[in-house]
Amino acid sequence: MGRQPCCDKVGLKKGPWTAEEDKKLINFILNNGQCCWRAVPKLAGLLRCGKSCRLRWTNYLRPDLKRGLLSESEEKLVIDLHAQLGNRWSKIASHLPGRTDNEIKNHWNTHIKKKLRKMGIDPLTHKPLGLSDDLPKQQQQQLEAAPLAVVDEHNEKLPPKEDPEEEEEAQEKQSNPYPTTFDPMEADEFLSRSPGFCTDEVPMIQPHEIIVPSSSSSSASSSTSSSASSSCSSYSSSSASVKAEEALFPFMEWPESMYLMGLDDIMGGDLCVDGGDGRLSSDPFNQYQRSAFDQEAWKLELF
DNA sequence: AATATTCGCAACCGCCAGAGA
DNA sequence: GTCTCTGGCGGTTGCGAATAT
Repeated sequence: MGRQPCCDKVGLKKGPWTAEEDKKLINFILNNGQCCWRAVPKLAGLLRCGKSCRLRWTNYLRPDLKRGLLSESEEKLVIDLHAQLGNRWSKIASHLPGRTDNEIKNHWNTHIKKKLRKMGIDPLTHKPLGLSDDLPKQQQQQLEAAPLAVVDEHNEKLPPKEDPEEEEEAQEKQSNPYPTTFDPMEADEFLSRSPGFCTDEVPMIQPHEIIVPSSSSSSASSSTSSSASSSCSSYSSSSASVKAEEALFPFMEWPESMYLMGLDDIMGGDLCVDGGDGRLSSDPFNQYQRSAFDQEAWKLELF
């Protein structure tokens, strides 16, 4: 007896998602949260299988996704993690907030592999290319004994820590360089540790973009209360914007009464205002999202 | 300008592990 | 312990865009 397919594939749509489908999926998940992907397409009115919906959401629609190329520091982190973990893309992705395993996998296959090969490094083993064929055995052993060192943001070898706790902390920093709470000193330190940190990646918020959820707004407030207690994880409508902000600005603590928007920009992963980075306006996905999320549920208030 | 080739990435596929009946 | 179902993972494919000829 074979396994049943994840869904009845007859009559299901395949291939690229349309803006309309995305809209349906986003609306459904923001209102109901993530649960039982098998049921999602039916309930959301989509002719897709649940798996396809899940992938579309996790790889493309999730509010906390960063978009655009990986920064140099992210790339470095991927290389280091790949050396430790191999092709365990989801594990690697878990160390890079806002990046998906698929994105990292693609980036690895299209960019990093080539880069490493150019540098004479085997992307599979992270050791110098031609190690097994060309070098005398003794040299091979020497090289094997000293695999590529983990380097910090300044390309300097990290000295071994004497204190195990300190080492653990250092490892934690290495694997998750983003501080989780806001501390001005720590934020400064974080930025100074990140010479590759590009201001293009910093979402720009203008004062007029700060909006407050309307207390009288029916859809926002009602769905807030109904889904907040749901066991369904993450981006229930209640907390979609907050979660997105937390993900994008992990070192900030947001006042409960205030939410930064707009959601359309968060959803696109670009908070740069007015499409100032060029990508917002050129991305058809963002264009339709602008209208899709033109905030019936949110009352705009000047701050 | 037209055609061929290469590249990048979204989406699909098949397999696996864990949970629950 | 076995079976079924679901979610998740990693590998692969296919298509559109970009670039080369």
